[in-house]
Amino acid sequence: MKTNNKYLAIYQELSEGIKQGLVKVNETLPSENELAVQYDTSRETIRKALNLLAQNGYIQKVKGKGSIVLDVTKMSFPVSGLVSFKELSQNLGRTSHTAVEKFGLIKPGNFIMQQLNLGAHDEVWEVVRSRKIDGENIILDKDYLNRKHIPFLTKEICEDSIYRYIEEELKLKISFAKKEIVVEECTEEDFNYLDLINFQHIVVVKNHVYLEDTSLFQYTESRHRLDKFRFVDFARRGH
Amino acid sequence: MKTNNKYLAIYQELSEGIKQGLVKVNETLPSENELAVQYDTSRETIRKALNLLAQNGYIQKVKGKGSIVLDVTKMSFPVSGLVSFKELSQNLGRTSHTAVEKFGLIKPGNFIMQQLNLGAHDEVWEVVRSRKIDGENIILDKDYLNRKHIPFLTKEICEDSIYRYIEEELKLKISFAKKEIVVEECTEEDFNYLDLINFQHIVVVKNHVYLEDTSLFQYTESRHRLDKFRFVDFARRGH
DNA sequence: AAGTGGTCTAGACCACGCC
DNA sequence: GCGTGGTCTAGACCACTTA
Repeated sequence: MKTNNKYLAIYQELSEGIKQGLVKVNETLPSENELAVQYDTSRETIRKALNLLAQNGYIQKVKGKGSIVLDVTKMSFPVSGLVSFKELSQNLGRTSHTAVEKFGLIKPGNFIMQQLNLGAHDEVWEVVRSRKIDGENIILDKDYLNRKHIPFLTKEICEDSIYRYIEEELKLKISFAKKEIVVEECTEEDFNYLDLINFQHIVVVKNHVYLEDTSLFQYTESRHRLDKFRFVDFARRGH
Repeated sequence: MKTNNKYLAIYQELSEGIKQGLVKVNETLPSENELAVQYDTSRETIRKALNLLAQNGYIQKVKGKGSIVLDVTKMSFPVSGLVSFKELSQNLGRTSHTAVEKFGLIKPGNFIMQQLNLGAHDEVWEVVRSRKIDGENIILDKDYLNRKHIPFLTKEICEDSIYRYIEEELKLKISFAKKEIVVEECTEEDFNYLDLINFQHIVVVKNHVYLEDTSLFQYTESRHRLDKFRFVDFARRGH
């Protein structure tokens, strides 16, 4: 990670300190003026860093008092934000394994054409992967990627991490996603590839993923066994 | 809404314009310098407003190009962020009704004591409400509020909106929440108060809600019938 | 009264897209 | 080269908490 950004560097240093418990929960950080001196920068730059901390649940800023450190230990991050399975499983440190169940270039059906705003002659990569955690197949990821943006793809890449390939090799910038979580009835496919025990329903996380230039390049369904699904989030009220 | 804030006023004006389609999707907003002149303010203030728009999925900023307007029409907001049922149902314009099934001051059991970090002599308000939408009881909200922060409460307030009472009458500022979404097996209580048809599982949204001074004052479980649950979110990648 | 965070300003330089 | 957004600065005034 190369950053020429002072405020990002400060954010990372402070957030690391909080995660590692160097600052005690419910105590305040040094004041903005003190931090500006410590980091040899202006107050506005410090404030950018602190605002990032506040957005991500590390601190609560209180006028007249200071920036109070929040308890961040409870916040494991299973599905929140926009991270790939590989990043997730690394964070959690679980034994996990990915199997590519389907891989190929297809003419999309109506549903996928609609999800990706495709024309009649567009092609998409279809990738279906099952995720095994602690010995059980629990997650089925179905990815559809517009060939316009991803001209080349291999099974090997899918076994590793598609996002890593897209960002590091293709140098495309993944920017944002619209996420939807719903519960659906299990399909044949779910039964085939997952260890479903007796569950009749499955949690589906649907993602429309966009690049930096706002073009839609991927539609994903991440299908999770009911009992293993967990989503955590930090939410601020208002604006 | 009284705001002495220029940047908030600008944010609201621009977001209204986008929601109402006054600016076309995929076109750019006026440049930051132009907006600074239009609103008779500095560029940094404009940038604060635009950053809010970007965070909330209204625009995508692209260096060298401008601020591209995103398609915001698909984003209905069922459970996202931190909003009360009353605010939600008003937004969605559905016919809905709230019934208070349980109401009282209790000595909390172990589970609630843990969730709210309570001592042996603390008391909490327990409120259980069912939510009827389009003729079916679909959501069961179980609220536990620390009496330290909410000394007085009535059944009538719960039939209207607890949050409205807390914010407008008590003038407390609800600041942030840690949210968790999981699926659990239905309980007796779920069967009693909800129209569950044949479902054996239920989606549970657990919230720990904090005030501005970082004190935890409420634990809530919002229990949704599987087929009626939907959560949408807008997520940006990285930092 | 002193210290805190919240807002706002007017300017500067940079990296990037486009013509 | 010009216009765009991204970062940074040094200063100002305000609202709020605490002593």
